[in-house]
Amino acid sequence: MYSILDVAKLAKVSKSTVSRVLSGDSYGVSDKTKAKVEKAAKELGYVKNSLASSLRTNKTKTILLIIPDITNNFWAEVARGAQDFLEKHDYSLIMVNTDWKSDKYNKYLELALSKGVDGILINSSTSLTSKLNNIDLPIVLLGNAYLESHFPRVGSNTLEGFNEALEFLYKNGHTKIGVVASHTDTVGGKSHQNKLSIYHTFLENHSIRFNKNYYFSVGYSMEGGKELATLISKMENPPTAIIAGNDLIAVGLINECRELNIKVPDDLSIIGIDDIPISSIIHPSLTTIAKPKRDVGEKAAEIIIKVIEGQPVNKNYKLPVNLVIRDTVKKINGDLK
Amino acid sequence: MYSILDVAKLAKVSKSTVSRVLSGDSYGVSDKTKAKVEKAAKELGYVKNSLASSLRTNKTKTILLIIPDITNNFWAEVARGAQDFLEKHDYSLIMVNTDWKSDKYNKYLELALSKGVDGILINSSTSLTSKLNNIDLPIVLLGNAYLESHFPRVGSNTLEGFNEALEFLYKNGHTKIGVVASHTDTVGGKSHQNKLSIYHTFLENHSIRFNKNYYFSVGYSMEGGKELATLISKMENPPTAIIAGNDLIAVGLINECRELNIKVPDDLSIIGIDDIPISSIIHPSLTTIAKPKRDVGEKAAEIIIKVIEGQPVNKNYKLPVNLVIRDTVKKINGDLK
DNA sequence: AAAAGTTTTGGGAACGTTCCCAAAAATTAT
DNA sequence: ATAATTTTTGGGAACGTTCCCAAAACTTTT
Repeated sequence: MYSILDVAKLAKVSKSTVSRVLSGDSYGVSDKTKAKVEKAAKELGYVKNSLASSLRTNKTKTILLIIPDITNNFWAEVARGAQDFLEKHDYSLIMVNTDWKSDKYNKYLELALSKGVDGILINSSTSLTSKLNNIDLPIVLLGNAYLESHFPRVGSNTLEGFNEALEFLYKNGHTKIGVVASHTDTVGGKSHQNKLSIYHTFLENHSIRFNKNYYFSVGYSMEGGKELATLISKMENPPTAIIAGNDLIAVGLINECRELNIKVPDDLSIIGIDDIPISSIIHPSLTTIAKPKRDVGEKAAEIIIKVIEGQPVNKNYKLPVNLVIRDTVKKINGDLK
Repeated sequence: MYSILDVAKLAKVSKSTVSRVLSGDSYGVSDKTKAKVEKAAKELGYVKNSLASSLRTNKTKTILLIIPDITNNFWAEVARGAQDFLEKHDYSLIMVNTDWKSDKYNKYLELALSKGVDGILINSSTSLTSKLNNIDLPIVLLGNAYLESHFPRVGSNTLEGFNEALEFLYKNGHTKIGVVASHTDTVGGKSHQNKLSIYHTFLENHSIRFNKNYYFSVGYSMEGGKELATLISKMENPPTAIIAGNDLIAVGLINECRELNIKVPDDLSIIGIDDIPISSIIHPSLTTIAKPKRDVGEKAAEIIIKVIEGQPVNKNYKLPVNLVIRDTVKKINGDLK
């Protein structure tokens, strides 16, 4: 591996000049010597030692991505989006997984300090904010969260999508619409309430009477979907449509409906939230509120670079979701009350 | 951020002593001073500057992971396995995606040099070996490959699984067994042949006559599976079981069978290869040869650390696959003709 | 109690950059 | 032609470690 001094010797200039040319703007270097240096560098196949550079400049052009689990497609998409953007701006990405275990955060935060990363992209978790405050580094939070913090955050506008889904069902004749908002929804604080308040506003707008049985609380998993199917199968006045808490619930619901002989979408229309890969493949394929996962990653990367460069950024970015219409919603002749 | 000198001053020792204590073995440091140093470091909240350390030692404790796409669950699992292992040994992982584009490799290989990573984990691609030879860094290849190279490789023993699947079908009464080995299979060289030779050996062992119509060649995608279903539906003497080239084909096949009114597994038993997340969720859930994706990542990480440390390693690691029995294979009374 | 040996400690150099400042060279003004 | 100005170049210091070597502080031996 050649150093800047080798290049300097070959080009017959000083290391300072080589540095000026090779580290970017080459301000104050004549075109002639610039060409000489570039030729010499190329001839030797010089590649810069980022470590030395970083040590001097205090910039590593590296971002630490802290996510729960890269194996979860949601986070993989976010990571991919972030990496694509960062790469374009010559940043690298170090990835770690927490499995939601809070003790891991300390470790990774120290890693960030030790490696001297220029910024941290991290999923927003309730237990975290206090720790983050002690870190003197640019930080951008990933995903929606319901707690306040002074860090910029990039998430998606799920509530808008939720409303869109309600309206879509209404347009298709549904008035008996069930919604899922589980206990886990309340953990963060406000999401649950907001979802319900949107639901109530929707009902009022369309003069539909609230039926408390149409509000379901199940776990955010396929198991929860299965439970949901059982619940619905036992109702004497079941909803004709349901907006699941996420796609996992929806998929579990679809599968269990087959067992319970509930026809989807003939007996029950279903809308999910997320748009995970399975949703387009399962039969019938799932109509769902697609979260802009990759965009979230990209935007977060964009924001953190801005923060690093000292540019002003907003505190909250809510990226638009997108209702993907597939096969789990049926147009019916709604018996309008 | 405090440096080693701040710690030294507080502990009233020299920086050398601090370095000795804080960089590991603290050989030749008395217990008393060691305690002093550790106390001082803790008091200041000292965290080591890895950049400076790496510059001096020429070790970064960082591995570069080059994969096609983290969004593909297979690679996400591999990445996760690698990261988990590396983390335990205090290595970090930088991740990049190539999308199979060969021009990206040059870029990433230079990145590796510039950042001074200690090793590279990279998916084995045909076009790549020549480039890799120019790199003076520990390299471990990920996944099966059909070309020779002097780098250690970690893959899975798919052929053994293929054979196991054949025997499993036979045990369940199947003798009319279709297999998929597409054109893409031949690209690398030998896999295709081996798959077929195993198939032939199997047939001979059980005195089953070879039917060339039971050998299918379709694309390795859901589209390919759809095509396969159409092909089979038109046969006058169709197979009773089929081993798809991978799970994607199998899933496409399952879905299209529904359309074509072929009952799975009653009319057609199906076995996939890979065990992707969808396979356990689709209905009927797919019996498949599960690849040890995470193990591959872990093993590769283990191997590269060994290489870095100068320990001897084998050239080829083939991790065992595992036949996951789910719902797409039916026991029949085979007409043992 | 001095010599020899061993353990523990400290100071300087080095890793490869970038940055600062001054010197040299080239250009323009007088 | 010389002075003043601007452009271009070079040398040294610094970033925070680790490593080498020598000095200092202890132990043991005679």
